Amino acid sequence: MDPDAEIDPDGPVTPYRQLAEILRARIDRGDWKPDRPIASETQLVQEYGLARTTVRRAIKVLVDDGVVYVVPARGTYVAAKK
Amino acid sequence: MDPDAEIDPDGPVTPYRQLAEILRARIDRGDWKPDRPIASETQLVQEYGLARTTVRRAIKVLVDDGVVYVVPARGTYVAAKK
DNA sequence: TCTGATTTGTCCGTATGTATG
DNA sequence: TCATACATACGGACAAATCAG
Repeated sequence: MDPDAEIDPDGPVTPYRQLAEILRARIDRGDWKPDRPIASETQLVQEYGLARTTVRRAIKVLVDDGVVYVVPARGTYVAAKK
Repeated sequence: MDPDAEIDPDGPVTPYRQLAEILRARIDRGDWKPDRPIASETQLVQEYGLARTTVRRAIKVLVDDGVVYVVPARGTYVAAKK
């Protein structure tokens, strides 16, 4: 997946799934390092033009995959490779 | 088939078949592009004055023909030509 | 202790297609 | 054919948690 791809709101793939793959690609590329925070939900909202609920859904996909972990009121962190 | 035809409820051809052909003609004409959504079921209900079930039947005809595909909670999309 | 800013958490309304009687 | 729930997706608004000063 292209880490620089943009969201297609009207495409058949739901926006939160598109974003999840973009974020995954950006982590793979090294935009954010292990145990360092990725962009905040608000920043992602502005950057991708999505609602926060949608951003949160995308993050949940990565949490479920063990790619990132969330610390309440702190941020979302890249999981350390194992 | 005329993409601007109207539904004849009393004709020999059942309404859902009429609608299926109208929609097919509209897609051929380019009203909706590949991997873009066509009108929602609700919109089609209002536009053609048909029951929801009838609209869904028409769509099923096109799905079976591979003309469109349905994404739950997203919409009905024009299939990309192959 | 208090205040403001930042971040994530929760809830509700709207729209879409799905399933059933 | 119609009516009524149901599941999923998106967006907005408000609440709770954390930290800096």
